[in-house]
Amino acid sequence: MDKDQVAEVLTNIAVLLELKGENPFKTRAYVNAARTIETMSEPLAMVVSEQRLGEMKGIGEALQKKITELVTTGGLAYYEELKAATPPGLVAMLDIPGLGPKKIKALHDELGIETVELLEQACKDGKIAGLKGFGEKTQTNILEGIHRRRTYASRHLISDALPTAEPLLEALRLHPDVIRCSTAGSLRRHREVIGDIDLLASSKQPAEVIDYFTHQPGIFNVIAKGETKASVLLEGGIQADLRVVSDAEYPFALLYFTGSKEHNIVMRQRAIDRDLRLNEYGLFRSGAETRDPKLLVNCRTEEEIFEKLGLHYIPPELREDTGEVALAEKEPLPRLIEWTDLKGSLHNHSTWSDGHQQPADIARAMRELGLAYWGITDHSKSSFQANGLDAARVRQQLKEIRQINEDLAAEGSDFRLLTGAEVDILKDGRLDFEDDLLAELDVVIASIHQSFNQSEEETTSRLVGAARNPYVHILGHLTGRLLLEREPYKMDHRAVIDACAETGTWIELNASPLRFDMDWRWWPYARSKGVKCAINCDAHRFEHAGFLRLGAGIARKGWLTREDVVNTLPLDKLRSELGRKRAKMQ
DNA sequence: GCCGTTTTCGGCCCGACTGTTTTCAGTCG
Repeated sequence: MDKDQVAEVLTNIAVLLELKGENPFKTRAYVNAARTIETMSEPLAMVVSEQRLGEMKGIGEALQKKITELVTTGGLAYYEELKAATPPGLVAMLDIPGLGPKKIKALHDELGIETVELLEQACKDGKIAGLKGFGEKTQTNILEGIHRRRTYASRHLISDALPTAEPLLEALRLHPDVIRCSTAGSLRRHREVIGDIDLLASSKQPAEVIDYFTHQPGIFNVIAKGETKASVLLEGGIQADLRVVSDAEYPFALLYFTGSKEHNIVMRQRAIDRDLRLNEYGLFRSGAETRDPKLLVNCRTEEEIFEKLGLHYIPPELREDTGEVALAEKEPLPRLIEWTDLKGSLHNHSTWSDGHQQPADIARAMRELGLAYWGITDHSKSSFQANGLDAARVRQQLKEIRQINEDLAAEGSDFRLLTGAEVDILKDGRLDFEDDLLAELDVVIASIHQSFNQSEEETTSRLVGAARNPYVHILGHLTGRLLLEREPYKMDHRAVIDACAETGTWIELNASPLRFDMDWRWWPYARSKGVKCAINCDAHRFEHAGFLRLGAGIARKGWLTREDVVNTLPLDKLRSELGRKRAKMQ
C-alpha cells in the first residue's frame, strides 16, 4: 500500500472509532497519523523497511505496527474487524447536519437504525422525537437535512462560491455599523473546492448586522441565527456563515476563522509555548480567565499577531499546515505570484477545434484585456470528439495566425498570438503528431485525453515519454481530474516531475476551475526540482481569460513566485525560453 | 492512541449555537 492508501485507511478507522463512541483523543491520534503519512516527503515503504516510522511525530508503538502491517501485507486485521462491526449506513449518516457520532450511536442502539433510508422512515413515523436527547425539532431537522443533501451537493467549486460571496461581502461593506469585514475560511485560503462561505465582520452593533445579513436577497432560508453568528442557505445551494465580533477582536477572529484547522492548532500551540493563549478573541498572557482584557496582547491586524508570535506574515493561501509556520519563524515567506504578473495563457482553443471563437477575434479580445500574448493550441486529430486537427489543418492554421500577427504588427501592436497544439499522448505513449510538425509550432502542450483506466505504471510512462520529447514544452492537465465530477487517473507525480526536471519540460497549472491540475499540493516539490509552471486558461471562450486570476490563487497555494511561472515573462523572453529545451536536446 | 526537563499518568485547542433540558450534551467549525 502506498501512503495515500494508508492515510485513507487510518482516516476511515478514525470515523469508525467515532461511531463506536471511542475516546475522541484516540480518534484524533488516527487523524493526525493519517496526515503525517500523507504529507511525508520520503517513500513510505522505505521508512517502514528501515524501521524509522517511530521517529515521525504522532506515530507511536501501536500505529507503527498497524502501518507496517498495511504497507507489508496490504491489509489490516484491526480495520477489517472494525468495518465488520459497523453498518456502512452509519458512516453515511454522519453527512447529515446535526447528526454526529453520539446521536447516530443512540439511533442505532435504541431503534436499530442502520441506513439513511430507515432513518428517514423513522422520522416520518415520528419515532425519533420520543428518544432521550431527541425532540420534535431534531426530527424535523434530520428530515430536512436528508432532503437538502439530495437536492444540493455539499461541496462547491471556488468559481461558484466567489461570485456568490462577493455581493454578500459588498452588502456588509455598505452597512454603516460594519467597521471591517472579509471572507474567511477555505474561500479566503482559496481552496479549489469549498464547503460553505465564511464571512466575518466587526461592529459595535452585532445583532443589527446579523439581522441585516439574514435579510439579504438570494437567501433561501435561515438555518441558525444568534447574537453574533448566523448561518443561511443561499438559493444556489451554498451555505454562508457570518460571524460578527468587536473591532478589537477582529484580527484574531479573522486569523482563527481563516484557518485551516490544522494551521490553527500549530498556531495555538505556538502561543502556549510562549506562555500565551490564542483564540478567536485575542492573544492573552496566561491567566486563569482566558478572556481577561487586562491580559490581552494588543494587535490591530493579522500582521501584528504573527509578529507577536515571532513569525513573518503568512498569506491566507499558505495557511494549510504544510510547513509555513516553521519557515515563517526563520525567514520571510517567498513573495507569491500575483495574477497581474501574468502576461498571457499558453494553452487555449479556437473554432478550429472545440473553442467558440476564431483566432482573429480572440487576438482582438485578449489584446484589449491588456495581455501580451495568447497561445492557440487546438486539439490533435485523435481527439475527434473535440474536432481535432490533422497535420494539413494545423499548417493551414499556422498561415492564418501568421497573417493575424502581421496585421497586428502593421497596426503597431505588440500583442501576438502564438501558434501551437495540444497534442494527444496516445494509448501507447506515442504523440498524435510527428516531430517535424511539432518543430514548426511556437508552443506544444502534450495531454492525455484517452485510456484513462490504464495502470499507474502505464500512464506514468506515457507522461514521462511525452516529457522526453524535445518538442514538447508543457505537460497539460497532468491528472485529468474534473473536480466534483471525475477522479484523477492514476499516475506517479514524483516520477513525472523528476522527468520534467531532467528534460526542462514545464508543467501546466490548468486554471479551469473544474481542473486546477496539477494539484497545488505538488507544486512545492516541483519547485524544489526547478520545474517551471505555466498557468493556462485552457480557454474555449473569451470569458475563460478570467481563469488566470483563479489559477494564480491556486499557484499561490502551491508556494509559487513570479519567477516560477513562465507566462509572467514578456514575449521576447518567453520565446527564448521556449527555444531552450529544443536547443538543449538536439 | 500519543506524549513527556512539571515524564509513565493525565492531559490532549476551544467557544458558540441548538435543542433538549432545567443545567447540559452534542455538534460544528
